[in-house]
Amino acid sequence: MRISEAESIVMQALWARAPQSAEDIVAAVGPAQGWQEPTVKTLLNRLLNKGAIAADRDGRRYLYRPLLERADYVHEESKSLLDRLYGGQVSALVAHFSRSERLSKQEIDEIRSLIEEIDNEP
Amino acid sequence: MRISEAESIVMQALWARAPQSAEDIVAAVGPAQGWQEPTVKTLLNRLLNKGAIAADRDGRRYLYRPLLERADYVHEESKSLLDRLYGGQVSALVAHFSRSERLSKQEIDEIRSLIEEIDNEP
DNA sequence: CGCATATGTTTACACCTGTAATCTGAAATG
DNA sequence: CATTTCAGATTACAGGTGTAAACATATGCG
Repeated sequence: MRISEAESIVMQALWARAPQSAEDIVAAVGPAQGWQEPTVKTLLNRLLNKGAIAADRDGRRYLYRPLLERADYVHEESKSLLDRLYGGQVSALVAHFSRSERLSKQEIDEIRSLIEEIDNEP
Repeated sequence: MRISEAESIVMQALWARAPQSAEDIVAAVGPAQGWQEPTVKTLLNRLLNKGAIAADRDGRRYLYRPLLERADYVHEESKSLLDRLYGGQVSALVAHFSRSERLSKQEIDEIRSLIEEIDNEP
């Protein structure tokens, strides 16, 4: 099941910390997004229906926690973009950014050590 | 102006070859997507309204060509994903893929030479 | 125990998107 | 010149999305 842009903002909040009450989540994302409380409630409900999160009763309210894992979501999104725009090649994306945006020294070093690291694996 | 998924398929066809008539484009993307001719026509019109493509009269028909550049589109999409999911760090994306999917020897080599290359720039 | 209040649920609604049929107008053809 | 034909424009329509109000319900307080 696909997660929309707005829904993913709520997921981010839950991935950052869980479980959280609706109130917590409203406080976490509402101001930054300019969302009213009912908006966040709707998103929580849609995520519940999609099975992306779960709700556990806690007294008068619910505590929400993610069921969909962040790594899985990130992977799906990234893979889809990579396939659509870069022929599935990570290197093509790196090539794009190495040209269009100057990568910082740190970024370069990090990528280099990542490459060395995996290159030394069996 | 945002370009939808379906619209971007049409753009891909135009980026691959331009200008093309509506008929050409239908032939290029229709079968693969399972789209009827009117569907592609609608997408062309929406892209025209969005200013993403232009149409030049050619006898009884039009020849379409992209106005939005592929590199710009690719950059927007990639940047948005990188910002949303990787804190804007290309290295974080590389890290993700180096773990979740085994990168091919070729990919690794390519990334390495890209890194060496830009590291030798001023 | 009745009422106010806080939570969650249902309903709303406009806009976008995917998908396509129908309409219109101009060009080709007889 | 009347008619057919074909390309493009207009209209359609269901489902998803962003955004939110209204409603229902349980719970704590007086």
